[in-house]
Amino acid sequence: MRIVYMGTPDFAVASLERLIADGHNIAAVFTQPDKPQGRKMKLTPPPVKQLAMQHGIPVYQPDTFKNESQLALLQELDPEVIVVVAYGKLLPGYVLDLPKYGCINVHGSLLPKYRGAAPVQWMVLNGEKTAGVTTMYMDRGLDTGDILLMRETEVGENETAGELFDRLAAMGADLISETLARLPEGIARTPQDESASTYVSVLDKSMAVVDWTKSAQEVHNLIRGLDPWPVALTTREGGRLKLFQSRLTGRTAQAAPGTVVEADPKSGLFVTCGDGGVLQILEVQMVGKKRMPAGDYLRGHAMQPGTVLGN
RNA sequence: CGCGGAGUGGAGCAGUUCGGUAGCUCGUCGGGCUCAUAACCCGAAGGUCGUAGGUUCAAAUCCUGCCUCCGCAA
Repeated sequence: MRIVYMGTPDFAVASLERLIADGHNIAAVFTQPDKPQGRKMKLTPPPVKQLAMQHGIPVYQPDTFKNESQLALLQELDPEVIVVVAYGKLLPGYVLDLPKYGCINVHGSLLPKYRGAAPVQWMVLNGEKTAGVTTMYMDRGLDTGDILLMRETEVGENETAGELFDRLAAMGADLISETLARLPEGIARTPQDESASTYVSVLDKSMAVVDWTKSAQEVHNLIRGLDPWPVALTTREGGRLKLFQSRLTGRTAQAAPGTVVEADPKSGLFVTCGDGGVLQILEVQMVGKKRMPAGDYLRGHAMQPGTVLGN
């Protein structure tokens, strides 16, 4: 099939790879403009652009689709379908109406839940047991189009947003592959149940600070939901400490929220949460240091039980 | 030239201000004790202190270049 692909971040890479492998004719790739990134503010091309260039696919990075500025170009590319995966911009009507098979989007949630920018992270933050991906026809709204296919997966108890992200990206690739294969014969379109819809926002660094008065489960969800970005943050005697990889212990302690009940290089680092539940922290990172196992950290930075984090 | 931290035996750190041949908590190996142990006791191995050069009688420590890693900011 003759396809124009629109996508930007890592999540969109797997699907593009799959479509290329499936032998589709990728007429062009649209992606966000290069942005300064990293310590040196180097101009970095989005992941999808890098993949497209490796395969010699023409790449376009328009600042906007408003005013039908890209209409002539798209008409010339003449796609049968436009596949959109985390492109990062809303598409105007003239784009949606152009292809014969319409614009099909891969979304990282089970719609109509978790419409919006960061569905995967929010599913983890909210402690969802089930996640999934959806393909749908795009319409004028934000993730409101009719559903084509959907696939579910269980979320691991300790799975991080990053891990789920990778799995869902792969599932999304499978799903868009199947969707396109069945498109010519026709797929029933299921309207979304508006009353059940929810929206989520992009993640914000301000939500990274751990509130130890929350339950152990909630803190655990925060730590894994914010991994790999922006990463849960707490403080120890004024020093910032990033937290990775926590585990629910089932233990309880009578101590103020944030109190360390045990800190030993061998047994590990255990912190009391608001509901009295004790959460084990497996990995930490200090400012300017690499992330390291809690045991390694405690070897060089001994911590007494009773120390309160987050003060 | 965006701001800043760091590179020391296998791991995490101290020592650098006031230069004088390396230390802590662990790990590893050997031995002992114990019903047993991530416990305890005894002993051992293991480091050109990121790299190149400079100053000096003497540099992990002072000076300069380079490499690598990381935090903030985007």
